[in-house]
Amino acid sequence: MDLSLKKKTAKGQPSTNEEALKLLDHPLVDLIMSYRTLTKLNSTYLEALPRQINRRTGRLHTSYHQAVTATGRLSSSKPNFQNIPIRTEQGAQIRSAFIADKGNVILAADYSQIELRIMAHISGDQNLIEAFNNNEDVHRSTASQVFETEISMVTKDQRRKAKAINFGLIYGMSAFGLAKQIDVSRTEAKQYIDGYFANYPGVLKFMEETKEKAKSQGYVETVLGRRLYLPQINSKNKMLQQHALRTAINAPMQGSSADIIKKAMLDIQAWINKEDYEIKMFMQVHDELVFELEEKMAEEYAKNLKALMSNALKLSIPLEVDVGIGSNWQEAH
DNA sequence: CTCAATAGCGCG
DNA sequence: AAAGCGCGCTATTGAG
Repeated sequence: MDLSLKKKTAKGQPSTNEEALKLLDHPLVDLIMSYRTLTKLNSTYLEALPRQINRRTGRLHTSYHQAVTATGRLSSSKPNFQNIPIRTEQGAQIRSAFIADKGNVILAADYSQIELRIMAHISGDQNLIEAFNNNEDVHRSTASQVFETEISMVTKDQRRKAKAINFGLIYGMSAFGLAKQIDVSRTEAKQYIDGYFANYPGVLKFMEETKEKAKSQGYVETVLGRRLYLPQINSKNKMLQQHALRTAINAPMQGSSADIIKKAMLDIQAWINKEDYEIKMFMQVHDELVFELEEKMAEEYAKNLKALMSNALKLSIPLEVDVGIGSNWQEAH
């Protein structure tokens, strides 16, 4: 058995992160991974959160920060409400501990695929715009194009790969990164990316123009004009420059998404104030807003909230919003 | 004891 | 040589 760690950390130490462990063939690997998952959930949430309950209100209260992130997102701390678990079974149980008062419910409303929709809007790519105008499953739609398959014939694996391509594009990922992500050869990954750009030429144009613009003017901007300056964009250090180029691709999408949800929050609070409604907007998780309100008003308010979020900003494609209602945050999803 | 750096991992 | 964006929290280690 080869137990040598095959990856290095940024500082050159042998890495033991999940990716490095998965390269090993040893029965302890699964045990270590599940140990880490469980201890992470226990120390960061189960032990830490109850200690931070406010004596007066009996509730947890986070702090949101408006001037921390590079892209214009909010950040959240003490405790961070933007990284409450959800992806694993045990994580979802932790989320279900966020409950509404008696007679109230939790309403969670999140934008669907907002960053890809923004990419469609900014790039003007006809193919991508059409997919969103028809409210298609965008990963399935991408798979159908890249793999030249009828929509109805797209397999689970093709959709999984297309989803990785779509996310990768938002982050400025290379063929190397995509290959690692979906476990195919670099050549194959390159073919997928080429196939993508052949079908979505507007997206390719957007990527190229964004990088050129970032180099010539030294910043990129969101749909509402928020700028991110990229001082490393013309650095002779290629590593720094490459990072700046990926940031240049990502920031308009992540930042525009932040613009939109902030506008929605202002519109929603104005609506609540004007109507004097008993409804509290108490969490924001980047593309999601969470409310507590009287159970009997939930269905009615859901329609208004959905409309206010969808119409926060007019883009060339519709903004879809999914709303869920439940007695706790987990159920509201 | 505090502080800072590092590694790892929770979320969008 | 690296290779995927943006955050905040916990545990560990080493220094003072």
